[in-house]
Amino acid sequence: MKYQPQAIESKWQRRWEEAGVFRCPDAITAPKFYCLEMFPYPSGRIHMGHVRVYTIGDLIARFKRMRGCQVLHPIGWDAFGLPAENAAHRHGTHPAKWTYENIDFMRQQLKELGISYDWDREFATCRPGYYRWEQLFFLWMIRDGLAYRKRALLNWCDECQTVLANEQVNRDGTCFIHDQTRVTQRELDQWFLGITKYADELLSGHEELRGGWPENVLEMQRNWIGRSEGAEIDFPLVDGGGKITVFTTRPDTVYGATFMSMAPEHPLVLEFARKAGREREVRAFVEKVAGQDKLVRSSGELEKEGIFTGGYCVNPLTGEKIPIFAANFVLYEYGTGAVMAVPAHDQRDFEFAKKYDLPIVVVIRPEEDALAADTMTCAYEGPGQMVDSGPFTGLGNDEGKREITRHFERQGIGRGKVQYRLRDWGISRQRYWGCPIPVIHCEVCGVVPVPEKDLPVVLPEDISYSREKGNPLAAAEEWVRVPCPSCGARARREIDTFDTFFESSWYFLRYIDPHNDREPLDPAKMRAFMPVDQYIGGVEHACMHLIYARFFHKYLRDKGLAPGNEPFKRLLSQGMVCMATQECPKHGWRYPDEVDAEGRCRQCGEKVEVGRSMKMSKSKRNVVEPSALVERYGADTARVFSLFAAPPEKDLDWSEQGVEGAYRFLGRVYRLIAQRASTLSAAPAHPCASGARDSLESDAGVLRGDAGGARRIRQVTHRTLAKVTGDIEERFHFNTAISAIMEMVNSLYLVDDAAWESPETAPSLREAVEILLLMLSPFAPHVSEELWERIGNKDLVCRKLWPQADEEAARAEEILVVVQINGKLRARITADADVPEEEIRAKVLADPRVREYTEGKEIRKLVYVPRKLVNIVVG
RNA sequence: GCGAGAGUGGCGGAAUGGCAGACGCGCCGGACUUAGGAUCCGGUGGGCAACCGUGAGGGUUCAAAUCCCUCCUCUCGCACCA
Repeated sequence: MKYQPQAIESKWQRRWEEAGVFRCPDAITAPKFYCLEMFPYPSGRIHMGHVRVYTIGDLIARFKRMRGCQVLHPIGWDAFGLPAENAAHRHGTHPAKWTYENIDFMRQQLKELGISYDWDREFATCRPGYYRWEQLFFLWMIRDGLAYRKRALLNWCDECQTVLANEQVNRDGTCFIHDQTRVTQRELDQWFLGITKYADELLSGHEELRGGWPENVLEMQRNWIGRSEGAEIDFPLVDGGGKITVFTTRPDTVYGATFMSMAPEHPLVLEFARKAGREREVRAFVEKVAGQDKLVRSSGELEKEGIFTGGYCVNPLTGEKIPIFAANFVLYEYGTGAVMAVPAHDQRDFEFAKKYDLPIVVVIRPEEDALAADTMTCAYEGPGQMVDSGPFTGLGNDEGKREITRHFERQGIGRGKVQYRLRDWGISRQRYWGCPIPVIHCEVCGVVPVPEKDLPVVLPEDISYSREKGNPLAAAEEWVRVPCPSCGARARREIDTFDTFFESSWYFLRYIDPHNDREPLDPAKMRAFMPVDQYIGGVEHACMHLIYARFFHKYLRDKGLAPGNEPFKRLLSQGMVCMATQECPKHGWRYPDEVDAEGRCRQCGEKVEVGRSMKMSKSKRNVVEPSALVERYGADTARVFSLFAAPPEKDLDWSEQGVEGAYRFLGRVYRLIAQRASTLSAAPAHPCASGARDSLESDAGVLRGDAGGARRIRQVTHRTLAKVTGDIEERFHFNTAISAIMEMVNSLYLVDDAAWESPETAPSLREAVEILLLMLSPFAPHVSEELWERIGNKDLVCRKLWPQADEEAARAEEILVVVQINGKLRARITADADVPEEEIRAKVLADPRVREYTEGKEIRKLVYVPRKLVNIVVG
């Protein structure tokens, strides 16, 4: 009777597939439930992070199916991306071949885990059947003015020969792939999507998500979108009649603006310098800042530095001529790239002013005390009353903000403005392995969108890899050369491809209609299955992916394709999978199997140092291969361990011994039931376990008449059932659900042989075992099926309904009341469950142990928490 | 620097105002056995005890791991956001 998962697991995976149990038909016949995990990038093989997220998703999917829902649980591949090209360069394999082979391998790995996907809906985003539709969306976006071209300063990696997103640049200013290569700034024509048009809605949409999404993710998005209210103000230049516009959240402090700071990258900086004959020194400064690494430039400790550009502008309220500086802390990307400097009321400006000996003018007076410019040691950024502010003197500064803004608006030199940190989404990538951007560049007509009838623009897969760098598409002459769709002249295709976040921004919709080749999405089907009821993925996608996907969904809603305002009703962001690192003094990081049982390096015999538990990563070698794990313990063990070791939102510490424990538990379940398979088959089945709820009442009545043994068994069963149901459904605490099942198994082990055979208790035990298997099946589906069959069931356990806990059976006839004296635990009493409060009070006070503490003392207060606790306060 | 989160036995974790340490790992003991690193059963926060124990200190409460304040440590995110 040995538990041998390998044989069991492949058998049931085959059965499920044959029976098509996880296929979700288009026609909805029960409440739908859309369960989605973030789809994987096909990097080669799955890792423990995948095991964790797909196990969590599968648990929910299987549970909801048993709850009677029609569950849509799809999977696919986020298949475009740079790693495929890097692999191509390194190993000479074609990105397409590499990607498809990885997909085949990983699909197999996922199937080995027994995840209940509807594989009929699987797709890879690198297939024209998928990406042709996002090319169409893009054409719509151009027409709607949502996609536009802009010359922009972008991070450029010489090694990749491509543009990087900010998040792809390491903090030390190097490329995230080539960490030896310094990222430089380049100005290129790029496509942008106007996500900022939706900024307000992306923010207000949080109201709808509150409750279903983790608060910290909403908070991160709120910070990312970064709405701030203020004003744009024009500062006229002293020569030349031009102006510089700044954005400020403190229009109330304009009277205190004594100079101006501009981002070194700002084109006007060098222009001012040229006019003033200061070009050499200013250019040196600009280049110095450009070369400064990101870490230094973004840290709070950055030494404020700047240089006078030679230009002056006029403070529009004081009329004073103020100098214009280039300063290293001003960001070109935010606002207008220029800031009015108010040293008295902004700390950075204060530091800058002190360093370069610029005037400090106080214009806000705090409640407590007036400020004096010469004695200030730091800026005052708080609220107060306006002083030295011309006609606005005396106003509260909040009122001042409004009044001054209004004043500027009347003068036509400023306006109230809501500014977002969120920037429009640059989507152009100088990469081969991505979706071609469907436009054509004509010398006569300029940028011409590919006509819809000519879609898709298929990425040519028969390209050569002779070029080491840059985009191989540039060399695919026969593909690039096309006649201009509008004038017929010789023209060239755009060789840039989409950012791969483009694909992941709408894949959840396409799963609902994956094979549609007439239109991207059938709105009727979308209405039937959207929104995603439960989305599961890593918190690292809190900002980018989840904001882009919400944005796409809103846009597609506006196009009449997607229903509702928000695509993901509930979000679960699961924690990382961590493991202790092991470091050999000679050989550095060691994989677990490079260390022997004594903790010595297998290569040199030196004692390895066991470090803190950190996120599993190849670079630190603190990884466990899912395939090896499944081969050794089986998928059910891998699943049970990942669900048991920690609640889903917390980081999970991988532990070999913990895995052993999970394996042992399943072996224990297996032995308990397999040993008695024939006895259990012979026992009359309990209708409750078969999901026939209608007849529950009458039959349960009969069972309630059982001897005490049966009563106790049913109590354990239904109490466990209630707990497990609640833990899964309401709390998402799968670890405590498993521990409750473990406790039930422990109890069943204590049932003696006679009881298993006895006609009095056998039906209750059969019910217990059936309910146990039903509860276990979403966690460990294979062994549950196997045992379900062994005890004489013909059908599949994954198709059964989740049983309903019988409250009457679960009810305890005795209650335990804890007695505290002055808050300290002193006694416990038991009483019949329905005893009135008075009787319990009397019983407590009569208890000898209680009397010991109350004798001769005044009882000042007695707190009674019904059926739980009594606290007696004595003087 | 800003923002979010977390600190509980030897370890992972339970308990979200009401018995701190469920469950699992580890460890200890017993049974079975030729044998056990299999399996089954039992024990296991500290202290001889009174008692003491949830990062530290204060507070609210009949009652605090849980709520509030101050501080410390760690983790994650960040674009000095004007």
